[in-house]
Amino acid sequence: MGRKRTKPGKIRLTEVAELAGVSPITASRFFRNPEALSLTKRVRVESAAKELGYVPNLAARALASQRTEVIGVLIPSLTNNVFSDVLRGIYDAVDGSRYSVQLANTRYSILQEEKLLRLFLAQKPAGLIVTGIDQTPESRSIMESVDCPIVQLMETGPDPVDMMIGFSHSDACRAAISHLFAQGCRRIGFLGARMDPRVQRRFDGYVAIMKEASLYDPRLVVTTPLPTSVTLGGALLADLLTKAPDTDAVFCANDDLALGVLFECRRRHISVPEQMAISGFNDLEFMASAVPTLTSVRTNRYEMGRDAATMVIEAIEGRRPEQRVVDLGFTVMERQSSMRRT
Amino acid sequence: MGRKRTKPGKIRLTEVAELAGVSPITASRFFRNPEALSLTKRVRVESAAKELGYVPNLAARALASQRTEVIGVLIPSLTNNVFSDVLRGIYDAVDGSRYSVQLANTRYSILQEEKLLRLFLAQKPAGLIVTGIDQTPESRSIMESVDCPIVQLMETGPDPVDMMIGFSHSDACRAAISHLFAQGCRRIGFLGARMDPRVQRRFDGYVAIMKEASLYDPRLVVTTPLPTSVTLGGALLADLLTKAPDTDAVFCANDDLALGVLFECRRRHISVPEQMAISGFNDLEFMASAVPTLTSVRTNRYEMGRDAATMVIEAIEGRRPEQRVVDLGFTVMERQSSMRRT
DNA sequence: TTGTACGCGTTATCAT
DNA sequence: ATGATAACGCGTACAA
Repeated sequence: MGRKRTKPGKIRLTEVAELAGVSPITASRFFRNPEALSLTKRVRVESAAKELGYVPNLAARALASQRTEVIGVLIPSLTNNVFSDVLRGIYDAVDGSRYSVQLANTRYSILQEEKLLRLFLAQKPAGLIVTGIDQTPESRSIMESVDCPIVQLMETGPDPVDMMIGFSHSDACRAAISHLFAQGCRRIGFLGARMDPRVQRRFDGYVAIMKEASLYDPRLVVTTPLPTSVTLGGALLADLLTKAPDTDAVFCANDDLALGVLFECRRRHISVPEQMAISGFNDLEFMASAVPTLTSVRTNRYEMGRDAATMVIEAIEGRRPEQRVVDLGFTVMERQSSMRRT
Repeated sequence: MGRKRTKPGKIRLTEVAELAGVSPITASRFFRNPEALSLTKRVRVESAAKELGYVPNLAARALASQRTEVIGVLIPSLTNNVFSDVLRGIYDAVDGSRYSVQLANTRYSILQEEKLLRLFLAQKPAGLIVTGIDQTPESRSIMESVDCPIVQLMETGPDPVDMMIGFSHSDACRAAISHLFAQGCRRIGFLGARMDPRVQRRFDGYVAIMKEASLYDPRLVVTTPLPTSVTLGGALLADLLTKAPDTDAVFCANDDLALGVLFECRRRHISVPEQMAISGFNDLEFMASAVPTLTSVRTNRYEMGRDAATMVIEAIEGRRPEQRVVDLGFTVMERQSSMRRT
């Protein structure tokens, strides 16, 4: 036999409907589409709900409707400042809406990403935001076979699964190197940590432009799979100077490294920018405040997150953005650390 | 009339049970408590599930069981490095378990926190992690009347709602000031941003110890409700030096400010630590890498998050920790920026 | 605009 | 150890 589970204190849609003197489905409609009710009933349901302190049961809603109001977000890291800005953008856009965020951390593993993707999709999210464009083939086909809006975040590229928002990391790096060229730098080192796909593409940009200028030299490159840190920046510079003592500038694939390089230069009494020009990447807040101020490439992280979430929400609600691929660009912030001629 | 909704491709518990030749409830038990099945059935259900690629429907599970496997986390900020470390700890602890995290951002507002709390609890989370001990009275009574485990995070204090993990911000600040005293500093400034409850308690510690030493002077205090940043650190130091030009040390309520102070000192050709000793708070990674290296108070942020999540999970599963209140302590990391006598 | 009838996929209860 | 039955709270489909 079954059971009796109904606790007396429970406030369900039924209770609200009863107090309002309408049928449960009318009360249900009130919460999803108030416009569909006559003014009288709308008011009655509203006050009944408030009086009883009704809160909808999301599980029941999800089960009955076969969908949720959850936007799944897959990011590679929680620690990286870059992603905290992106996340802030996402939450800012989502918080004002009816949707909520379900966050998962892939830890820079596309296999983990694939696993999480399956998990997410099994719960029928309303939308999905994933990082980057380097999913596994399986992930791709999963994503393609799914009917919710998906935004790929952080970079632009060919073949969007659905929508895409970001910028060209390769071009952004090239722009920074161009700036260093313009300052008279020739022996420009590349320092990279973690070497995730986006850092890799910055590196590709570096290699391309250096080769075009016939200035490429593998000794100028120092990279590591280790996660980035300020301390690591110093260590990488030390390596670089061992391999190529005549280096006259460094492009750091992110700002932590750049700050570490600045400190290491101080330690070694290398003057910045005279003996060593420095450019970072991302333009974290401290870059403009350092002494000397540090050149970097500003990326629109907050906007990326915010707009990604907005695009997903719009698409969920049937208003697909006219542009499937949005390039938010970048700006080379030229500061003292790279200004040799003024 | 009703409807026919059952899509042919759907893999539900029923399909798994059918293939395994057992009843749905037996299959259900397999996923929740495999031990309860006979070996034969266990194997049959397992392979059936794998063969069909079964993924449980969490909405149905939540609806039927009247509970979820979600741990709600309320934090004041996504941007602050402090919280990204805490979050990393939480996710690390939760990811290996059956539970998942539902994150919400209170934006340093206890009213927002109260609102989110209501929202969360309506969905019957398995556990809850909240930041700090300064909830509204309403929040407190909501939390007290709830039957899931709750951990208050980031600081210790009297009257835990349930469990608590953190450290004494007041003592931590006092320890830093003591260290500065020991270095011969007397005119020690306090720089604070945001002034959330934890920064406020650091300030309380500062005031107390300065008064005990008869060294307290309101001109030495510069605070602002603005969010912290490196740039702000420089600005606050400028203010401080206007009010109290004879300042010989600054305690910065967080490390961003300390870095900004360091840069501002360089700009003004104030030598650190000779003319100005500096201490930060939190011991972010860059502190040990700066030139000079920057003194700070190390706090165990990752561990706080990880242990909070672990405590919640243990409590959910009936193994309540013997200690309801865990003090993770702190360490004053004495570095060059404050070492006047060596 | 409102209501009727039923099903969403799972687990609790009770019985064997 | 296993199963039959009902219930969880809501939304869809259709009818009026």
